[in-house]
Amino acid sequence: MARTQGSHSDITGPRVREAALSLFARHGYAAVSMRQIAGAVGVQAGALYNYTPDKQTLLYELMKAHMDELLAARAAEPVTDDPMAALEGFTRFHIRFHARRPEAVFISYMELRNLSPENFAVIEELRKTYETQLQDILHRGVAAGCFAVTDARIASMALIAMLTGVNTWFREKGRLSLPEVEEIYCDMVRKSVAA
Amino acid sequence: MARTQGSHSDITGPRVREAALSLFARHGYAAVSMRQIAGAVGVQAGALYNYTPDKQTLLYELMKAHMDELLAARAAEPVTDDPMAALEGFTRFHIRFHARRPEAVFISYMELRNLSPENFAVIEELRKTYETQLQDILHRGVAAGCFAVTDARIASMALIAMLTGVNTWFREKGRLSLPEVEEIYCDMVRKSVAA
DNA sequence: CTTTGATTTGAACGTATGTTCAGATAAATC
DNA sequence: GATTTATCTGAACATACGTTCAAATCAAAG
Repeated sequence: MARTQGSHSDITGPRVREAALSLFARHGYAAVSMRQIAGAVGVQAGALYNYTPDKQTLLYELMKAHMDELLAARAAEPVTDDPMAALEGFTRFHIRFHARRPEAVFISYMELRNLSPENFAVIEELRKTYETQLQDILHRGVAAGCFAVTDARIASMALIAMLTGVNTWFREKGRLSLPEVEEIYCDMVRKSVAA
Repeated sequence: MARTQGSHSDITGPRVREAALSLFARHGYAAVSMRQIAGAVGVQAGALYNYTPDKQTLLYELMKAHMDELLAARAAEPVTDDPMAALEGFTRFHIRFHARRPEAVFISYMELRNLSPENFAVIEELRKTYETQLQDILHRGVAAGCFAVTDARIASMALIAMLTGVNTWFREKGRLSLPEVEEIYCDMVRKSVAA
């Protein structure tokens, strides 16, 4: 058993994923060739197939990893009984998590149609799992009488669209800092569902 | 000068654009070939070049037409002095206009990165023109004291993201009718910026 | 230093791409 | 019915694609 320590595989593997993430985000899955990815890594196209069975799986695994991270990070957040505090927590978490991974976020909802049906089903279920968490908060708030939403499912979709939209304009060194952005959105989110 | 009346050009031209719109929306610009578009029209690939100089221009013209329609339809809407009424008008207009053209809407913000830089600049300016209209309404509401938003630009981006998000789930024959959807979103929009 | 085996190259595979264009087709005009 | 000309075909162009694989490379183990 040779080459187990400091093997190139440990280095090239992540670099392939990083390059694919960056290129897919910038140009789109269909517009990026395996040779471009290989070029970004500094390797020939054939070498990529030591790290992925095919291009489709490479895309899928980027999305899957992103969704897994999202759910894991969310699960690590503190829980609150108070619906309004929980809503604020969700809002801040969502903005913070997504603002820090613009490329993965971009890919994860721009390239859904380029997934094979089986792969799409997996990602879609993870997405639904996440969205249900916001929906549950809204339900609890309605039951407690502090939220006034006629349809928690629609309201959760509306809020998530609004929050994810931050990524279309937010830039690390822009006019507003992330905490400032969080504050603005928290305010709007809170008011939009308040009783 | 022959073939000016009932020419095939009058029929094939629109059909090319329809087929391209539908295919680009379903599979993405980069993933659709000129031969696929031609096949959907029932013509050979070469014939497409009677209707567009190239694939890129075909995409651009679909987007351009969509943005022109959007601005024209918006300009035809009644104007109101009252900021809250104007906000409600914008909300209803946006949802209604976009829900009726899911394919054009999808393309117009999924395929921006596939536009040439010059074409992108044109579309982007039209988009900004539209967004500024909502921003102006918010500014007026703040000045009048009926809106409480700390940053009208951010708030307008947040609202537009929320409203455009309707297209990700709304289906003509779904659980909710369009007027019901309008009502829910109007409610949230109003509350989110209210003083 | 030799062996081992993970890693990479570089060429090749069949297929698909956007675009061009000479020639065929057919509809409107005279 | 002859002429004109917009429209379309079908083949061709050069180039690019995802993927495969025998052979070369090279770092670690013995």
